[in-house]
Amino acid sequence: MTTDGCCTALIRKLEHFEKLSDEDKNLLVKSVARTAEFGAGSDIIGQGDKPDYVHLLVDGWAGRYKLLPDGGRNIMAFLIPGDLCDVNVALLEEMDHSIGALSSCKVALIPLATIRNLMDQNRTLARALWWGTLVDEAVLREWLVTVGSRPAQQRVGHLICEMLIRTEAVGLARDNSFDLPLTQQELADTMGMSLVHMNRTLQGLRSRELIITNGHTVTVENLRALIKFAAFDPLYLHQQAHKFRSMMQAKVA
Amino acid sequence: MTTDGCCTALIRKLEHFEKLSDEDKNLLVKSVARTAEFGAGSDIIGQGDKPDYVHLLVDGWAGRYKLLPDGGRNIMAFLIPGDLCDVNVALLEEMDHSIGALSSCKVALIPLATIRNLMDQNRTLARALWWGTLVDEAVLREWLVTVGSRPAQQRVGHLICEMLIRTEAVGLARDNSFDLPLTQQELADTMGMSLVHMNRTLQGLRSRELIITNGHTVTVENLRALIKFAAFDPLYLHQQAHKFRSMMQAKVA
DNA sequence: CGCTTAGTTGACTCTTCTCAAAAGCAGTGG
DNA sequence: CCACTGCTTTTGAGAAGAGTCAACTAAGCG
Repeated sequence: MTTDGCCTALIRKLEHFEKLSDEDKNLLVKSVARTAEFGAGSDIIGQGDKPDYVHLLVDGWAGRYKLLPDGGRNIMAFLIPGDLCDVNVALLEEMDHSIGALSSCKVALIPLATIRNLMDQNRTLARALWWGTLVDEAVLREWLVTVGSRPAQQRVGHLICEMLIRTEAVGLARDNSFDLPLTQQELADTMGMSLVHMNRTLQGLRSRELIITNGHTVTVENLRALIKFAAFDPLYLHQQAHKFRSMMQAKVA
Repeated sequence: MTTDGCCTALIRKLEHFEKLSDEDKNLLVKSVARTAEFGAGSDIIGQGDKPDYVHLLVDGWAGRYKLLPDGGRNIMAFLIPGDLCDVNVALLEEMDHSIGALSSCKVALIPLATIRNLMDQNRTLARALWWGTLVDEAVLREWLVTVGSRPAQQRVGHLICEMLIRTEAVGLARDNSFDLPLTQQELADTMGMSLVHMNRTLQGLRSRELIITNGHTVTVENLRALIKFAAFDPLYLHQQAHKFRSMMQAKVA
């Protein structure tokens, strides 16, 4: 069937928090009713929607965003495979923002009733899923600090550190290298800066030899240098980042 | 006993989401083990702490913050009476940020075990408390947009709209007027701008006659004008803002 | 090969920061 | 009652960061 493998990334992510039994995993896998595809640029969920399904991103990148009165848009979060788009609609009546596909995306649909049952009846899964939303919130806080208080190059450097760890946590990074399927305009909308300034900021990071870009692949040859430059502390990613803790220790020493 | 009335603001806030039975309310009230006082500037919870209690703010203002490598600090959220400081420690092992008293504060302490029992055994309260954290997350997203994409005066105007509604929702505002017990430095740390610029931004809002300040009391005589100026949409505050929805409708018409 | 989208560059403007100092406003002790 | 101290608010002026506009290049695609 077509829903096979939909949950591998999610399970992989959740197991950074706590071990799931085979039964737990099966419950997750079986909760997927069907999958859907979204082209780059299309909306997966729109502001004001009251979806009947919880959307689990299986493939591609998506973003939470709001449109601004002046016509611009602000991207508030990146969603990568394994991320749930809208567990919050289980409680909040209405989406207060939109979720758009940044690349072409494959999404697994879990009926709202199923997710509610799951969370009522399986303590472990309920805890794991809430853990996921709390981590999302921690990421949001860090982004707020980043956008509010870091200079442009460190801001972008910080983002790249984060996305390297997050892609790594779901098996999408290799050799300090990952696919970043975004335009510079989208990056600019994310970091709250203009396209031109984002372009020059990236050039700055390249000329400092902190990142290498090749098409939409980003490579960080010297992660330690980038971490230091961006003052990156992976604590806020909680258990997702344990592989990097040791590196941080070493750095301080 | 001294814990009387600790939960009035919290209950008032939660009832914007759903009606609580007398039994629910009693459970909440009885969950408070004791209260504590914190002087302005002191830490209620520090980064890295693993508190045994969930802290409920009863009186005063507090803020979530992180210290920056350059010595500055960034405030990521305001907490007012009725707000829970750290439901997240019920799941996350460790605080990834600190919570500091911005004015002198009174805090109710709820043992972690009690809150966990409550949430396991009382569906209504569990839903209501999670609703609270989801609203916190929505506020965080809006702040990210504000800091990233709005010009300074609109940024501060937006914040004042929000805090007027939030204080109103727990009975701390009267006649479009509320107490904002913060220094300009703290506001600057919140909005990601310098003290000097915050000072001039406030002067701008005053000269546009959008706000009136008297000591630490802020009055918004023409709320509709401020809402329009700051492009404020209370949707993200969810049910807390229903009193203001009608005004918005009127404005658009 | 022309069309469209994404990335790059230069020149100029405006916002915001920094440094530095003055002014207002408690509380404290003489 | 007044000088003194510490903290907050306010001003001024120059420097740096970031935005805008407009053009040009590069890359993918029918």
